[in-house]
Amino acid sequence: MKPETLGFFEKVYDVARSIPYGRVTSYGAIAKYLGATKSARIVGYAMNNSSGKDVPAHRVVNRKGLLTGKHHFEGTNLMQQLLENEGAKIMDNQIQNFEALFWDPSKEL
DNA sequence: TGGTTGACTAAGT
DNA sequence: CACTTAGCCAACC
Repeated sequence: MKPETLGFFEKVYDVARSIPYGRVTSYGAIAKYLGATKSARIVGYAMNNSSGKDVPAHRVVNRKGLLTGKHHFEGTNLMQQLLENEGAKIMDNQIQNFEALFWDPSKEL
């Protein structure tokens, strides 16, 4: 590997990459797993820089299951399309069966 | 060195 | 129940 940035971001990417297919998680859950529960914003900030990485950022949403970061994807509804492709039910930019698809790295990883 | 930013979250109104 | 305020912390300029 090439740990160029060796920072909080890399950790976030690593966890995000560990998200199973058809599952989603929240920024806060990732932050908590990294020991920075209150740094959920930093996780989102990291995802913003995840462009070009093989990080499934579409599987990461806010704690309400709302696709807050869909605007950062290429298409208008690309994020939603990807999630629906994995079996998620999305309505009004929000994952309906969010609780069922939720994946907590602190518990399942 | 210091101030701004942001794909968040919890609590208050 | 929907909007507002405040706290949080790492990266960037």
